[in-house]
Amino acid sequence: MIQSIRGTKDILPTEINKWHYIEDIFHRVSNLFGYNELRTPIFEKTEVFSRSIGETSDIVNKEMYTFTDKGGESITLRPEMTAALVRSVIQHQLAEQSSILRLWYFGPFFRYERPQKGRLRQFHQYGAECLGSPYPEADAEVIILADLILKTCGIYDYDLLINTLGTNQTRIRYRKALVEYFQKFKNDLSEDSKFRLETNPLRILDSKDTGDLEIIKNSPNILDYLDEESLNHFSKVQDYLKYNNIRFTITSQLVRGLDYYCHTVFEFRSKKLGAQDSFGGGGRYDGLFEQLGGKKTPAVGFAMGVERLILILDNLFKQTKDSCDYYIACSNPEFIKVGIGIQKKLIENNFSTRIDLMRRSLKAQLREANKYNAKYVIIIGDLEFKNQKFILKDMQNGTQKEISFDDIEFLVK
RNA sequence: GCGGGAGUAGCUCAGUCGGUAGAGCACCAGAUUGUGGCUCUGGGUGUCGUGGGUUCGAUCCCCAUCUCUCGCCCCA
Repeated sequence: MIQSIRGTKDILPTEINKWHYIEDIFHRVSNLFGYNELRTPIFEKTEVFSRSIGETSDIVNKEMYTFTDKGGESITLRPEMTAALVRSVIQHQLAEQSSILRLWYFGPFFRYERPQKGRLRQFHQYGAECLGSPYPEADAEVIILADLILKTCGIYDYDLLINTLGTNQTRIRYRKALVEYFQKFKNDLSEDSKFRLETNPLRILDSKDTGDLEIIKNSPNILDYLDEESLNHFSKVQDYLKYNNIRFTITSQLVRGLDYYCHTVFEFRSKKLGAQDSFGGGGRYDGLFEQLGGKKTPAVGFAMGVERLILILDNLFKQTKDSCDYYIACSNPEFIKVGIGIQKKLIENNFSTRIDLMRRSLKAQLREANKYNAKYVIIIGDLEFKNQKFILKDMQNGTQKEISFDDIEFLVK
């Protein structure tokens, strides 16, 4: 048997209603906030991601689906959206048309990882990006949007963690202090963290290694290194969130894996997910446009993992029952022609219908009508057919009456 | 990429100390000489994940592999 690729999933008819449900919310709520949808190709030149996400990140190092196409170009299936979105905005000069550009997106992404619950090789993200504003209002707006999306979906049981990475100067000073501190414990750090010490010391804070955690406990706190600008920005964001009754926890170890973040970073977590407890996150990335060859454009945004979202709200979905307005049953295959005609007429008038395609007994057809929760069954039987009539049976109360073929119009009124 | 668990019917699972399998639900047919739901009766629909090995014989034991799953890692 040929199987789907490891870490990829078919979305079957039985679960598609969940996707429709939440895609509709993405669409609606984003639009209410004035965000417009942007769709980009699922592959890009590799440099779009290697130049933005960070050479030291695992995503770029070992998780990208990268290949050389027949023209000799290095191509990568997008592992995230922000870089691709920024590329598109620069290319089409979208940011030139107005001071603020609000965009949202939804689509598949690809990372070569070891699959697990809530972690796939092809997965879907929804996200929104607010481009053009350096002010904390924009940070707050995207968080409020993300929060409202979740609540509209019916998700209330989650934690919002926020932190700030501050300005460039802040990060440089903090980084220096971190390196000094961790150097003292270098021999006790995990292998991964020793490596991070050389490449990206901030990310040591993300470690879950119990030994590392002990050391991290007493490490310098970024909140003590914030300059005035960083401090103001962060406290304003908090103000706005509090004013909107959005609960959050300041987590100074929250760093996030991508290199382009500055100032506000945040993450949504749920206890229902196990090891992959984060189902959304984002932050400010004022430097990314320049990194990708564009004009300096302050920006902030977030992304959510849709499969993880569905895992969280899975128990909110009841099994949706099949239903239809009319089921058309024929006692004899000869009458199917007439049945199909009636069906077409009904469908043209927006009635949902089903008709037997297995030439089964009348009893079996009625059984099926019941399975589909048909409101009415149109029965074309031998007796009636002779008189150019059919039976209209009400499945709720079991009553039925004869209707002449000429009076089909009666049904659609 | 590393470590642990699992894979038997459409679904959830039982089972064979090695002799090619069963339950419930679902599905199909009949009881009902044209008409559903409830009830009753009958029907197993399966390459026991895949490939190899041991054996007279493997779904069971051994090896490999694939997929899922839990954790590491990473992140959404």
